[in-house]
Amino acid sequence: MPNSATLKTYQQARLARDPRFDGTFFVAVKTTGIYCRPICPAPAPKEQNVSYYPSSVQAQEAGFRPCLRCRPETAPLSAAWLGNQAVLRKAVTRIQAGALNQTSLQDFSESMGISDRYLRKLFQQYLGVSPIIYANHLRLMFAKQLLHQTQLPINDIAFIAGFNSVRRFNDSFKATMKLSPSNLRKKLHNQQSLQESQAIQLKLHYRPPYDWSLMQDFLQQRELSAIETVTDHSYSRTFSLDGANGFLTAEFDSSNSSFKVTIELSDMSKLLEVTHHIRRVMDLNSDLEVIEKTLGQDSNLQPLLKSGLRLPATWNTFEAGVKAILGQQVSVKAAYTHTASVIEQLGSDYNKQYKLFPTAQQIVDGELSFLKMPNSRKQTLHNFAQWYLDTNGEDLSSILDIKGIGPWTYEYIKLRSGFDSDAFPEKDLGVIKAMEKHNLTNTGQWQPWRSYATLQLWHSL
DNA sequence: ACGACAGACTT
DNA sequence: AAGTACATGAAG
Repeated sequence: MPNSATLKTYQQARLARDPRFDGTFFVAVKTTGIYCRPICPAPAPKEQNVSYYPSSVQAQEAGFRPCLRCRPETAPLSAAWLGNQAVLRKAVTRIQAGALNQTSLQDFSESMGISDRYLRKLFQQYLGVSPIIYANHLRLMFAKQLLHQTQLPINDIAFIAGFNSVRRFNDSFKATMKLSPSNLRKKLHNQQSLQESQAIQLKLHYRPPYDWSLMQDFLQQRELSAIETVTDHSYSRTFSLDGANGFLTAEFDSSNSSFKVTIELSDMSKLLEVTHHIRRVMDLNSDLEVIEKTLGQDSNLQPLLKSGLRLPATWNTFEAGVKAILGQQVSVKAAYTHTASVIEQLGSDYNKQYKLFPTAQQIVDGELSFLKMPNSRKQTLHNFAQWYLDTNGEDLSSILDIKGIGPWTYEYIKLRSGFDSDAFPEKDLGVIKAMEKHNLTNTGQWQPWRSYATLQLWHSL
């Protein structure tokens, strides 16, 4: 249960329907058995009938069902939900990507290098639910979102959401939602007219503030027209994931604190994982309120902070690595030229207009003579791609053993891949310049948000 | 670390 | 009348 200070914040937040708290806690109403997001448009229930839960799973586990108006399943994920423990964080991320959908808890734990008993214990201790319950909750929430926002057949939704039998899906769904999948769908008043394409459209919410113009600016400066397009209000790109290819468009919609995301995807079973990638690429999960508060405590940094500045991430670590290596020692402009030619020469076609970012295999096999850069750097690129093939990108710190990859590249990859909020390329030219210009010295106090501090520094120039 | 049990899961 | 889509009981 929240302490009294937190409780007070929660009370104020829900009465004000403050979107900055969306996803950080949930409001359960004892009299109706329903739980809501803090922003729910329904009349605010009396305080005496309300209890608070830090996550939707916990409200669910306490016997409440999700509200049909505010759609708790669309709330942004809370950072607290990743936990502090490194193992737990990794486990949660992998479960979000569907790691438990076809794998037993035993096998999964083994692949994490711990026992299933210990994993259960970690979950219970830090998150208050078991891994199975959590995985199931994710599946259900995603299924619910698909029922609401797409025209997909219910059977398909069961499998896309990660269930392995329709029977199980129906049962599990009804038990938590108190409504069968088709009944839920029938109940919808806002059933959109049939979409002509099979592309999926979803709304992905963030927690304000989100300064799209800063994000847009960053993306536009680095836009690679062969794989992506940046417009005033949207970002589109091709991607691939475990052999599936796709194309996404994310349109900024500040009135809903969300992005309208359109997804083309060759293998729909990857849809959930794709949405998590998009959340990371567009930095939809972070809690800027908290981050900006920490960074603002540095009185020298405080005046130059831009509120709502997000961390634009690459599709995956491999892409971040290629961009980092091609960006060594050169300007953003020159790095663009190198990356564009690598995509042009080695990437596969996605359609008539776009290509896919080259795979590690394509770079390993590729003849890199077209690149106008020192041979040693080409070799580094080759070795990096080989490392990625060998290790699948796990344990990033081992890339420091590759010749030509030093601390700058390592930190830059961490920063741009969007998995780490505390990357800090201290030898970066932009960072050094900004630190001198604004007389900044004590970087330690920016932890654990130095990735965001770096972005603020770059932007201050 | 162990065993009993509940309930998660598939057909 | 046959086919499609979904829900659910029973059993292991």
